[in-house]
Amino acid sequence: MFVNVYRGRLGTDMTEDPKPRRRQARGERRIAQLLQAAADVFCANGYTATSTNAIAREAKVSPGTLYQYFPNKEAIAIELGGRLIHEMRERHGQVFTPENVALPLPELIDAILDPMIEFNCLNPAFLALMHGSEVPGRIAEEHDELHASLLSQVRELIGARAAPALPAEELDRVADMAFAVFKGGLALIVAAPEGPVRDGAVAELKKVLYRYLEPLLAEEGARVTTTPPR
Amino acid sequence: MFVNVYRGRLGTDMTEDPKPRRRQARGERRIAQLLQAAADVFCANGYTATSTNAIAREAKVSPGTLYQYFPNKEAIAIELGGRLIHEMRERHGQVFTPENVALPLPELIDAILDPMIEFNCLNPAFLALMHGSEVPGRIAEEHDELHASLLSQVRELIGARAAPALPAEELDRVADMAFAVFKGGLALIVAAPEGPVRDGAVAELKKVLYRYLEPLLAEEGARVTTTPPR
Amino acid sequence: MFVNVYRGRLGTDMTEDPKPRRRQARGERRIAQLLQAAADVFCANGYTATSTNAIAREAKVSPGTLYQYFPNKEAIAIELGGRLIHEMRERHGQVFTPENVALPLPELIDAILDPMIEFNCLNPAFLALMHGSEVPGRIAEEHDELHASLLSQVRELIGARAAPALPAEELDRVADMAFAVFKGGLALIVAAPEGPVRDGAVAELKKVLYRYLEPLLAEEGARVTTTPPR
Amino acid sequence: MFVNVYRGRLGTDMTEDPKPRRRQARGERRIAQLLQAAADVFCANGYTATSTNAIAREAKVSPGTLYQYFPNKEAIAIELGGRLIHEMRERHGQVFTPENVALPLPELIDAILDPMIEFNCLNPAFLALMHGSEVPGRIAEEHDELHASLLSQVRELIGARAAPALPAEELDRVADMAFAVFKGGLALIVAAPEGPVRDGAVAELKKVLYRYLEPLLAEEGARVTTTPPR
DNA sequence: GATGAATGAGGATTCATTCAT
DNA sequence: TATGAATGAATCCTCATTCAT
Repeated sequence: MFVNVYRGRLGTDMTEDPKPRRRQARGERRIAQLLQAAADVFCANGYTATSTNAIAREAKVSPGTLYQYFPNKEAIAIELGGRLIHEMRERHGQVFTPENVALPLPELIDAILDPMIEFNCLNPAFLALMHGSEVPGRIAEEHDELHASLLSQVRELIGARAAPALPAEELDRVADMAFAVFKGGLALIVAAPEGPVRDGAVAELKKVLYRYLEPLLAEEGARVTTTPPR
Repeated sequence: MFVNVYRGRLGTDMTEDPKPRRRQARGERRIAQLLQAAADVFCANGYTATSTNAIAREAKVSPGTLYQYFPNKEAIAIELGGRLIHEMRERHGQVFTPENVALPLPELIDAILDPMIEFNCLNPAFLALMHGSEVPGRIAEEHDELHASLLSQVRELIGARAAPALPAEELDRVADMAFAVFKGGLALIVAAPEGPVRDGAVAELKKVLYRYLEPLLAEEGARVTTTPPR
Repeated sequence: MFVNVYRGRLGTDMTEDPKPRRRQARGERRIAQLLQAAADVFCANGYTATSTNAIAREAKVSPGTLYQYFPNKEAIAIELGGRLIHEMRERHGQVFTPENVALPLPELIDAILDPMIEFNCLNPAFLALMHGSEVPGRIAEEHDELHASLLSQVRELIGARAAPALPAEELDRVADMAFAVFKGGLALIVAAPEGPVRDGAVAELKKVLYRYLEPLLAEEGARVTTTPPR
Repeated sequence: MFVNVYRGRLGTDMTEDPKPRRRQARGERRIAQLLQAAADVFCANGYTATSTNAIAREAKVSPGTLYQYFPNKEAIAIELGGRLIHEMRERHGQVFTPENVALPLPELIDAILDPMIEFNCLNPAFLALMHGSEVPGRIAEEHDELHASLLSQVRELIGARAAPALPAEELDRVADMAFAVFKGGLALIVAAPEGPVRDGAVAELKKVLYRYLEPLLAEEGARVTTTPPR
């Protein structure tokens, strides 16, 4: 049996006869174990340089077992990437929400960045997989979708708060750049050692974004009288 | 014969007997041709996924010929990376210069970013090679040196102009983040199609950096009464 | 898994869980099969001219299988040579024994030559591997050790029985030459077709050695009143 | 122009126009130079492990030049082996001569062994090439011819002097073994450092052969009242 | 399902040989 | 002729994938 569709958190689905459920539970555990191993090895060596045997070894199963759950190497990356993207989406992907729109800029930045950063620090494989050319087509596609979705939300958010006169073209430019800059800073943050160094970097990235976006969203800022971060 | 020392632009040296000169010129051409092919294929597929045969094919030579000039795949990456880093350093690496220190912030940003951006747009392989874990040790080292050198220059530059009271620790944080943010923006710029889109992205990145750094370098800015970009 | 220690005749060890035992037994069979194939091909073509693919083909396995058991070609030769040398040593290497010292010369010669000859006729790869410059360093070393060990035993043996007045230098010369001459005759014997021709050659070689050594060991010969061979 | 026929010592052939002669002389020098280089490298690495490029390098010419004189690697070995065999034959191969037949055994042994040994010490490539399986077919053939020729002469020699009652079969055995033993001793001698050690080994080998053959040739020995060596 | 040995196509690298200069 | 760069088939070796147990 092979999986390439995300089916919610392990075993959270309802009913079904007890035997199959056991089976499925065991299967899900195997899959989780394999994906965890894959995540670790991808992080360490990159996708291309990672051999399926290395993943199996890391997961402490035989290569044959690995292929019982995944038809090939790409499928592992796709499933892993898919799950991460899904989780990202489910848990931290709703950037453009009514609450967020109303927030003063510093709080808005916190609301968006903090879960994103936390997620990436917890799942370094996400960045590892989302790193361009080494990775097979389908992941890249899913990643592009996530990217596009986040981007369009950022656009909406900014659009909802910026001066209404702001031309769409510029809005796009700003959103693109804000996101690109965020990714640059995120890389630094993830690479930093947990602790004050990382926290300092986070604060710094927020400053960058605040200062960049503040002039655009000036009126809003005026309305709610924010204090800039630190 | 295998090269790993950069020897200036091809054939700029005079002297030497006529035959060897021809030979050497041909050799240099071959090497350039192979490195160009390697750059293209590395960009397309990443280092690990690139086979030497693919490089040879791209360069329209036989595998044997490739190995007449490079002892192995890593050596190709090292030479390519070395040349790019060297050129980067020679031509655009001097960020902390007397002239730059004196420049108003917007001009300073132009002076630093423009050549860097131009270089990376012209040599996308540079970014491809400088991308983390897929790449052999020595390049990574050279890259780290370049990185460290640029970073320390950025630090010096900022240090030379920021309020003298600025604690060293914060200075480091700022320099690190400015550089990280620059890299994030650079990726967007390089990915953008040449033309107004890219130019817009460049302008946007400069805005980000200006707004981020301006408060830090306020006095200098006051002294020379700059006008912020756009 | 790769082996380079001789572990006694296959599977003579007891204990261990049933599954692994099967596995190990299969592994040992594979190794034996591969070494046999290697021996055959080395004999036919020499070490250098033998390709690992040729060995795999001879063993009727795929190249990948070969590399599951040996990390490279040299390792095959080393393991093969090591096993042969070991067996040689274990079974026929004890030339200088109390019994031998006491034997009349013709019986002494029989006692030493017969097992040596039998071993080499059964294992022609031994001579093939022990042939000079074509062979990797470590085998040559092990061979040299075996050679030195045999030689010193021959020296001791002769020394123990020759006139005590015999200068050490001459003893060395005699032992060296007796061994060299033996190797020359051995090559003829191994090349001869099994049967009376080979047997005749064996008898002839014994005559050579008897006549060469008899004058040296005269007293002993006198004491025990031997009859010279044939 | 390419050679694979032996054409006498360099340039010893008669007349022809001056230019071609020059040419030919130069060609012969090249060939000699290449063969010398080949001999050296074959000695050091064995035939199979020797690359044509290595020979060219050793001869300080380009690979192209080598192929101007020899069509392939085997041809080099064949020509080298052929020349050595030829020289061996011409200068030391006449073992069965009227003078030799009449010689007392020790002098006979000297007369045969000394030039043979000298030749092999001077031309170690001879033994290197004559070493079994690593070498292409045609050399082996020529070598076999030389071998057969020497062997038959040894047979004739022994036959001419042994008791007339000696059965042909035994004569063959004796000749074969005497030759085999000689080759064994020769290997020791060639490997020995020039000087007293080697001389000692030579004397020892002669002793072996004398003692082996003396009983067979007893009458002759009686007739001419030799003194055995040393 | 699990295991790990087996497979074989593919990638890195060498070297006998050819060819443009 | 001499040169040495170029060629490409053949080697060594790896690894994604399959299969017998």
